[in-house]
Amino acid sequence: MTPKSGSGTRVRTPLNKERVFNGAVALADERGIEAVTMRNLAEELGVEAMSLYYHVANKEAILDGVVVAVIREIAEELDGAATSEDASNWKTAIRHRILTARTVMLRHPWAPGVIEDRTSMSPEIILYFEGLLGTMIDGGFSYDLAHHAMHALGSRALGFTQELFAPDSETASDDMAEEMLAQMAEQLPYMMGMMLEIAHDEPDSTLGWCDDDTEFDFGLDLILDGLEHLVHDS
Amino acid sequence: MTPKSGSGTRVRTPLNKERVFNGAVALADERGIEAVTMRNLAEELGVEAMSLYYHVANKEAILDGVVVAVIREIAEELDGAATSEDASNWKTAIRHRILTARTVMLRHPWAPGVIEDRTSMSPEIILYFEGLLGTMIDGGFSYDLAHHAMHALGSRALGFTQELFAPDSETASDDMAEEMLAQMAEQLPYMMGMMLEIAHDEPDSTLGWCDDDTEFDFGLDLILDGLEHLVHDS
DNA sequence: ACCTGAACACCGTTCAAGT
DNA sequence: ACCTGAACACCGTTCAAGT
Repeated sequence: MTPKSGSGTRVRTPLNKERVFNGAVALADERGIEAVTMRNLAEELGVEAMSLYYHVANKEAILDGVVVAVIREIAEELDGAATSEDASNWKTAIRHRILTARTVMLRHPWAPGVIEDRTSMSPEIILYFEGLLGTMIDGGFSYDLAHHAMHALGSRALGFTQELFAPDSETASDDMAEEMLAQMAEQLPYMMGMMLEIAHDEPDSTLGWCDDDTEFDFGLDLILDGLEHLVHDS
Repeated sequence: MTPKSGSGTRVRTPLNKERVFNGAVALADERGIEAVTMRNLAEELGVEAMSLYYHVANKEAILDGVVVAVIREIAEELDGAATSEDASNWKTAIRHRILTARTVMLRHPWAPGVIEDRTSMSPEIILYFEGLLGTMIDGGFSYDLAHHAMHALGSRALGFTQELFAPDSETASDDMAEEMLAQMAEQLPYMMGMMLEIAHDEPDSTLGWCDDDTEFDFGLDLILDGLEHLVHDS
């Protein structure tokens, strides 16, 4: 509500990068990343598609801005819960950082994909890694080990891992023909064994198993524990 | 050379899925994955774009086929060097499997990206994981641990990790303004420290460091070593 | 300063038609 | 059985033009 003169026509507050980026994030959250087209985004912002080009160079620039917005969200979350960073215990500190990054990624399921095929070297992402690096060094890591550690963590450092088998609606055993199961028993004895054991332990969810959070935790701890051994030896 | 009758016109051997998929792989190898469009691919195959639809449902189907082709390439490589699979030592067996998968991925740098945003549950990929799973179980893993292990490996099981910082041509220190370096020293003390130490140890390649193979190995061993501990405790 | 319309070159895909 | 031409709905983007 910022009327300019006596006219009844509402004066639109002009667009800017901020609003373009935030609009793109909102659009991706609501309708998925593939819905983020110049025309859709413009419509969402109450503007014509070509207007966007006045504020950003091209779509690439928008996606870069979107990544920055997501990383900022992580930073804010971390600042908010600024726990006393018990400097001695790097492990829980790193776990905390990575798990809060993860909560942000879970809010924006499309973000990992965008981050991955962007080489983005924005200041905010560098700052995020500076934070991780700092707690490692303060925790007794050599620079060399810390460097290896970053690579070993990979995208896990940002709170996500690309799952190879998608949570594919219902791959369920319900519509598995018996014939197929028989074939499987022959050609895939180990898979079969695993499925049977899991079906035995948890009779309800036969195949939709795999708790993402649990698995993420397991993998993260595996790496952190491994690093702990290496810290002590150096 | 399969002339049909007396006519001089060469008789084109008809297209089929195989040739479409292989053509797509070749095209991606030569000109990058984004060059794999229906029209480009058709041209490569000496045919009109719409002809492709007679052989495959749509582009999705082509990408699925491409993934299958890549996985097959891994399988062939593994069959070729059918080393005696010293059943007792699961660790070297897994390392071998994963590192040969990696050689295939290095031949097709675009493959990780395609594999990742495809939920593809093809028989060939299942068979690949059956192989990994088998060597784990035979090596003394419980099904539960093996299952966790698969998740922990993630895309590493297929021989790749999505690097977050791209091998970005030359991020080099050459064109870093002194002012920028000064700012960095203030706001990024740890990054700065790491760079300085690395520059000291290896005076030539100041920032283009990071040997991908070394880092992949490091991360893989970290995980495998961690798993080893867990196998012995179960 | 900020926004728009018309146009361009490119996608994937359909459908009726050719041999 | 195998391939094609014309057409459609959608992209990102340019450029000259509007207020």
